Amino acid sequence: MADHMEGEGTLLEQQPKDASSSESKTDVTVTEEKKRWGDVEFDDDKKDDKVSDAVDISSLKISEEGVVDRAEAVLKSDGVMDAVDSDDSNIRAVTAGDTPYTSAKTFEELNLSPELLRGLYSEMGFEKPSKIQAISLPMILTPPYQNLIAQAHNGSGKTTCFVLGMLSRVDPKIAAPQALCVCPTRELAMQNQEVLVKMGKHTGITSVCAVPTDAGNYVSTSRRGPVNDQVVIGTPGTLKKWMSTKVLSTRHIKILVFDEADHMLAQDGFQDDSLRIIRDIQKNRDDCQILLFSATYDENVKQFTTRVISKANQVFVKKEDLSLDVIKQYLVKCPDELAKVEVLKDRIFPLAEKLGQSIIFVRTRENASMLHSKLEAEGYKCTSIQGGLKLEDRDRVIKEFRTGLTKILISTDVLARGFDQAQVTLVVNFDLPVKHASPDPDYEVYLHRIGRSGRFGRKGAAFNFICNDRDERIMSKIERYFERQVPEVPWDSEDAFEAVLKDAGLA
DNA sequence: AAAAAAC
Repeated sequence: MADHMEGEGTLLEQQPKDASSSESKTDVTVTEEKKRWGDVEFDDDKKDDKVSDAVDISSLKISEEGVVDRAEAVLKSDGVMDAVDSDDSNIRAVTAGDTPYTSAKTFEELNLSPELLRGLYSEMGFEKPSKIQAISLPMILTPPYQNLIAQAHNGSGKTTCFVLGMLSRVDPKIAAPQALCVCPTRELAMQNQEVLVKMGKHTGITSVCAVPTDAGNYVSTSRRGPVNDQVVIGTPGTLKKWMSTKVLSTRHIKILVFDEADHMLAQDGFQDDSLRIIRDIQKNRDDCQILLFSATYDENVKQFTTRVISKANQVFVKKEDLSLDVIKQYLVKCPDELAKVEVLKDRIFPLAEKLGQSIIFVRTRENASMLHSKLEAEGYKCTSIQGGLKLEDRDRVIKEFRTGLTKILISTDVLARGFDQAQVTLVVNFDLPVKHASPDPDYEVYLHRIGRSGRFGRKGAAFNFICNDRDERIMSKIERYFERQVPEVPWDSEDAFEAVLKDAGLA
């Protein structure tokens, strides 16, 4: 096993066992060295554009044996690790400093407190670290507490990484916020806090969720005393508000986490808010450890984050390896926009009933509520969620879905990222994800959406509805980008849908 | 012509 991550340009030897484990993805062209992972462009015209990056991991190559070849000058002072094990595909780590890290086979190796270990085993039911946890936890927990930019597959346990990081770096005896986690949506912030509460049950560490509250539960910032919980998890607006009104002191913050970090640092995401939070904290202490976690980092964001987050250890996954093959993807050509509803009713719903839970993604708030009322009017039981709903309605819809009361949830991209519900087996892209004001697909959102199924190794299926040339172009771009062929299911064949279910291992 | 977010 490639267990060591050593400094000073030491490269790790892959044992034969590791090399052979790439069999789980034989359809992936790992051996095509000409394709540099992480490139946004499919072709390699741009190959020479960014060769001079300080920590350009992409200049590493994987040879046929799965061995990491020595990169030219780039990694002279960096440690490299290429981890491949039964988990699945390659995760690639590059360290920024001289600190050697050893990947953690067990949670015991991490010097966690007994209380925290107890939380991991008895509350969370974990046995051993997943791959991303094995690699990133030593990086997070070993002094001098370097920054980290981490990428790992959807549903692979990223939340555990940063929650564990926060819990073990925080001192429960100090009644002041020491860890801060910034999330893109209210739902995700609340979900993350629930994980933290559960995992930290025996630690005595307390936390608070900094998210908007509905009028009924509203506490004005002027009346709210300063936060004295050790961990704060929230969304940018509320966090900024709390910080500016001194409700949240940043003086003791020593670990700052961005969940869905690519979105939090993207220009058309929360870049401004995030940078302000970073600067605000660094004003007080420049040794605050910053952790970035996401399943996706497009090339722009990757460039930006590596520039903005200094001296960061990096853990990345090739984009071709990112598409989870446990989630079977299909496309359904619908004759027209109206037929999409029929396909949903006649083909998807009968399956969905037997299969657990489903999420139907649409592009706009309006589409969400229109589709919802249309289906409801015809007697189908489903709910919908989007950012325009009242907070209490959002909470109720989520709760009903969490408890399994509702099986089918229509959603905008408010739930595209991070939402973790093990019972979700089916995702439908009723509208394909497209970038704003552009004919291009949003590859990242696509991956995040379908990743709502197949959580932690479970099986899942995703149906993409296509009803015009534009959709076809978008879909084929997605196929090329992730190097996956997405087979068609004929919309008018009930048998075909049944067969597909079997194929996906869900029948 | 977007979603999200205490705008």
